[in-house]
Amino acid sequence: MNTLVEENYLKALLSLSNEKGEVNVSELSEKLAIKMPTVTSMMKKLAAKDLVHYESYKPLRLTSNGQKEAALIIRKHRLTEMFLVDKMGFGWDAVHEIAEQVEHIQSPEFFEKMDELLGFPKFDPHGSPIPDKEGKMEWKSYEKLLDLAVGEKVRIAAVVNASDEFLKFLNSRNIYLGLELTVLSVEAFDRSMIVSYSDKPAETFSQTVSERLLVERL
Amino acid sequence: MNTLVEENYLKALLSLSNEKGEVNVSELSEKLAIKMPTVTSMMKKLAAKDLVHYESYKPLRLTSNGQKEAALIIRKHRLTEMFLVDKMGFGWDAVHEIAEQVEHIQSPEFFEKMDELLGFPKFDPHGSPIPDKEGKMEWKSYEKLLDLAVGEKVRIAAVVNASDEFLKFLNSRNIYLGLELTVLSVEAFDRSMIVSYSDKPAETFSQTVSERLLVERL
DNA sequence: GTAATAAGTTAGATTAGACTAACAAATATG
DNA sequence: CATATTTGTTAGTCTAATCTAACTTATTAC
Repeated sequence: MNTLVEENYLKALLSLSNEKGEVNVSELSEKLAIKMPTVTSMMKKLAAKDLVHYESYKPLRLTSNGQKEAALIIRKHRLTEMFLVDKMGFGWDAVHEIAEQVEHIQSPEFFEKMDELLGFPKFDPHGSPIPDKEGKMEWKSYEKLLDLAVGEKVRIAAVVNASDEFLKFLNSRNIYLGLELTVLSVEAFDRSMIVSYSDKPAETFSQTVSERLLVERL
Repeated sequence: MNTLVEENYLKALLSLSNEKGEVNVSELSEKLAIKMPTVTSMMKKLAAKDLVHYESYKPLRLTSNGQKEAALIIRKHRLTEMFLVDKMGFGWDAVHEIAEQVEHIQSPEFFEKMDELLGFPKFDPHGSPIPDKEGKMEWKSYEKLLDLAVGEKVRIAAVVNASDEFLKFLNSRNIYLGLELTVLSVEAFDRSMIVSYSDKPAETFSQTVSERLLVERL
């Protein structure tokens, strides 16, 4: 069994390797806000438990074992977020902090029950995939809104890098998962984009926004 | 803010003082399965935080501060149990372990929401009172089934000392909160009791059982 | 009311997880 | 390619929470 602290390292490691393949000690240190020497020593500990491959001065990699453990924590996190939004009425910008804590609860039944009550969802409220009980997750590859051309009609499927500020921003503009929108024009200069959705005839999205919205073409 | 470990000491201290007024280091040590020297040093730490009154060789007492903190943890525990039973479909014998973990979650909103979804209950699934946000709890004084006379009709309101085994026993006999029963006879010798309830014309309860069932007269 | 027992404390060790300071390896730069 | 910078490691310290061993105070028994 892993400690709460170990679980946080595993989870951070998985999310960094999903983002960018190779993970350095410094990146992990940055992400967790824990100094590098502490990270190094934890990596040795996790290597001894066969959860990460660790060699001095080499990038960090999860073992298949570690990958599974990490995915199962993410499963608990995302099921919790889903439950909080769907069954308890929280806003999708309010659930992350709570899920960070709930994800460490040791009780398979608790999460099984959530899963069941939610109807075995495949994606969480931010559009991220929920790993199954074996730690496997479906990676539907959505496109960034940024990469689409004028005239396309799309549906928002997920958000990348869902920070609190970003979610609040989306909320304030009435943008939610499943929303359909049309690309009206793209400004070549700064890649800003004018789109229409709902009753809004024309809204401008900066590149910062459009590269973090993942969409499905309609 | 208190650590998870400190919270467990406070909670144990409150439940022991509710059971028996004065609490000794040895009792607390026993309850938490933590050796006495460790308990002593934690008491000093909690005394420094004004959560317990501590004097060498004297019984332990929570300060009003400590009492409130402890009651708020118990509030979270009992709301969680209630939520697990009522909203998630767990059996009342299955929820304690999960609630032990959930009670440490730091998020007032999470428990407010539970409270609201449950309709602001005053008692948990074992019949124990749920403290309010100020840490005050209603102590309805129920009678033990053991103390009732032949012919009385009562409703089960709460259970004392709800161990896993006891709850499983109750479950297996189809005994639940709110169940109405009639005392048919009492055996003076060993205080065992014959009662009828539901479709069962006559069941025998040992003293061990009847002293742990709290009832309301009808 | 003294001796035996139980309860409580003190002292010192241990482990997990964090830190800083100092050094070493790898990478980038002129 | 030699040096400067960045990245990573080693060594040693700290705190929280635990333990055991040894000692002290309180309680019980005769």
